[in-house]
Order: sequence, then C-alpha cells, then structure tokens
Amino acid sequence: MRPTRKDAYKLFHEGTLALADVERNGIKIDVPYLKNQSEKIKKRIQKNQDLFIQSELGIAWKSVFKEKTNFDSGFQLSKLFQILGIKVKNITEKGNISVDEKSLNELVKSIPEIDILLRMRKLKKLEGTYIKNILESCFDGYCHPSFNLHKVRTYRSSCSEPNFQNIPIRDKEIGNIIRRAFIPRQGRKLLECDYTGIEVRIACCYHKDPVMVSYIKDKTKDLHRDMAMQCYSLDKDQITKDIRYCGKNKFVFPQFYGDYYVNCAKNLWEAIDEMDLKTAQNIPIKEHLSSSGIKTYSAFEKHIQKVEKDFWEVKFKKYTEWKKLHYKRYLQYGYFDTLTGFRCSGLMSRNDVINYPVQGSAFHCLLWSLIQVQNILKEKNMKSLIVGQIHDSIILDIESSEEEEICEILKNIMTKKIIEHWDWIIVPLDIEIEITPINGSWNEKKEKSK
DNA sequence: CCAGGACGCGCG
DNA sequence: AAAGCGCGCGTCCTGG
Repeated sequence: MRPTRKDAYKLFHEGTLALADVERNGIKIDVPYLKNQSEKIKKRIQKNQDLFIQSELGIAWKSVFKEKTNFDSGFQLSKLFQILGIKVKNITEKGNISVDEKSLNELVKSIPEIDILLRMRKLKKLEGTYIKNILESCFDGYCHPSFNLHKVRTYRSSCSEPNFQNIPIRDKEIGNIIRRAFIPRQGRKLLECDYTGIEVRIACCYHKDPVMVSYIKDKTKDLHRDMAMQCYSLDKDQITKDIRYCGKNKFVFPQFYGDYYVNCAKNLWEAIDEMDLKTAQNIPIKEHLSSSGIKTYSAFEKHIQKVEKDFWEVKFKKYTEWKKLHYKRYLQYGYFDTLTGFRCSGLMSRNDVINYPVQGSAFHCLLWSLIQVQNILKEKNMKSLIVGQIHDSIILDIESSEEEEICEILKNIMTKKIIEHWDWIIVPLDIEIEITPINGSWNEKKEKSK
C-alpha cells in the first residue's frame, strides 16, 4: 500500500477498523433453509446428469473417454468437439476451443442436449461456490466474510471466505435461491444503500468534461439513451428499455473502460437477434437499420466507428484530453496519484492507467461513508449494524424503529458530508436505498419510496 | 502428491 | 499503437 498523504493513510487505518467491526457483526444466515436447498440442488444436478448421459452427446462422450468421462471437464468437451468435427467460433486466450456459456449457446440449436449441460453447470456453480461455501463458513448462524484493503491494485477492497461481493443477482432464479439465505436478525430488516453511477461521477472529478458533468447534473438528460439512439440510428420515441440497456452495456460502459468500436459493433449487432430488439413501434431493428442505409454488418461496424469517433472527439473532447495528458504523465514519471492520495506505480497498460484512479477513488467514497456511518451508529448507541459492503454499497441489519433515522444518516453522510469533506468532488452524488420487510430475506429487498 | 496454469463464472 | 477495469473461487489438468 502506498498512501502519499496523511489523509490517505488515515482513510485506510480507520477503514480497517470499521471493516473489522463489520466482520465481527456478521450477517445472519438461514441455515436450515440453506441445508434444505443444498439437498434439493444436488438432486436436480443428479437428474440433469442422468438425462445427459442418455443423450446423443453424452453417449459419444462416454465412448471416447470411457471410464475417465467427466462432464465437468471443459478439456474433454473441447477434445470431443474436435473429434466430432463440431465447429466452435470462439477460442480462448491460449488459442484453445472455447466451451464457455456463450460458445455453447450457439450450438444449442443443432445439439439440444447442450442445454442440459449448461443447466448442470449453473446448478453446480450455485451449490459448489455459494451454498456449500456459505454453510462451511457459517458460525452459530452468522457468516463473517473478510474485507481486505491490502490486496487490490486499484486500492479497492476485496472479500473472501466467503466472498460476499459476488453473490448472484443477474440470473433471477439462481439469485433468489441464494439470496433467500441472507436474513436480518430476529424482528429486523436488511437495508442496502448504493451510490448510483459512482464511477462515472468520480471520473468527472478527474477529467472535468463539461458535457459529461451536465449529463449528471441535468436529470432530464440520459447518456445511455442518447448513445442507444446513435448506435441504432433511432429517434427518441423509438427507444425501448432493452435498446437503452444495450446502449449502456454494449457501448457506453465498454467505451469508458477502453474498449473499441470493433468489439462494440459486434456486441451491439449480436444483441439485436439475441434480445430480439424492436423499436417502440415494433419494427425489428435490422429492418430499421436497413431502411436507414445500414444493410450489412460491415456497414454497421463502419457506422459504430463513426459513433465512437464522435463520442470521443466531439462529444467528450475534454474527457479525451484528460486521458491523453494523464497517460502522458504516467509515461513520464512512472506513476500517478489518485485524488484520494494513493500512488499507483509499476507497469500498466494505457487502459489500466485511465481506469485505476477512477475505480479506486469511487470505492474510497464508499469507504469514507462507511466509516462515518459506523462511528455515528456507535456514538448514538444504535442497535442497527453494518454487516457488509460491495464496492459501491453498504448493507445494514437494522432495527425497524431506527429505519427513518438510518436513512437520514445515510443520505446526510453519502450525499452531503462527503462533498464538504473532499473539495475535489465537483458533481453531486446520489444514493438509492432498498429495504426488506421485517424478517424478510435479501432477495425481497425493494426500493424505498422517497 | 502438490503447486500453479488455464478456464469458466459470479459480482461491482 | 492498442484494442474493457477490478476481484475470488471452483474444477480440471500438467509438470516437477
């Protein structure tokens, strides 16, 4: 760890103490539920395996690998594909046949039993990585993950034994099963408080791009929607939730992290069929693109290249200037300092240099807030407890009667006090609060009405 | 037999 | 010229 200033040292010193409290508090686990689920999931895995063995692919697998057959082995599967002459588009970094979910999904049409294999993988991940691990690390019904501040290059935190920061949520079915196991103490609620779009906002504090700042300050503006419009050549009234999602996750964020138009174009294009994208007026996107003169993939790629050029050279000119200057300074000095006072040095790629300071400082906003909230809870002798942290969110186990006071404290610290504390924060910060019912589990969290 | 590489996959 | 950032953890597999 290389703090360059006293306040940076202080942040991590106090952060360590506060996180030690969080670790000691622990999060309550519904152990009987989890044990029951473990059995159920194991049975489902077995059922799928029985089904797969009898499938054409399963039989071929057995005839090739005999007693060594192992349906968990990606190595065997890629060998099998080679032998059977099954073509797979994607390859791994080391040049081997890729058998990840995306590659396999492309084969489902011609080999339907692949679906069973994918199902098995999902359930095994759930049981092996989550259910089993949480049960094993549970002590007296409480799980006490370790929150580390000394292990990440960007000065973010990490979490282990178990890793509380990667509990499934994107896959609804899997997410519900596992999050149902995280519960509040008797008669209480779980509360999760997120910083909304913290990395984009903290990036503004570095590049100070006026266009980006106005996107954040002006609530009628919407960058993800605007970029979705440009990428798919649409008007405002043609945008749907799915189309905006693609603008956000297949153009804007990848671009911020340093991706380039070839990948973006590919992902935006593939999403059209995968998600069956249609305009709000129900016109299929490819049809729409075609009538706007973009008839082939190659034309689409050229179009996205132009969108990218406009994005960085026209729209966010000042952002681009910062990236250039910041990287140049790194090349000159061999290091750079974050706004929060930490030094990053050593060999880094251009993308690393641009991303590290933002990722680190964004987390430091969360850490600083967590420390303040923890101190207030102690000073006021409150019963609510902080039980976890996930990069841009704090999770509390709250006494119901303290709910309103807790929300006030969170809002005050995370959106007001922090701006007073760090004068380099030049954009407003905002939070979102989600709460479970009394005795409700983590999968029942709902946004608190304001 | 163990350590570590490779891969896959979960989250922000 | 390069070509998306950060983690932890499970399994399989190879090489010492």
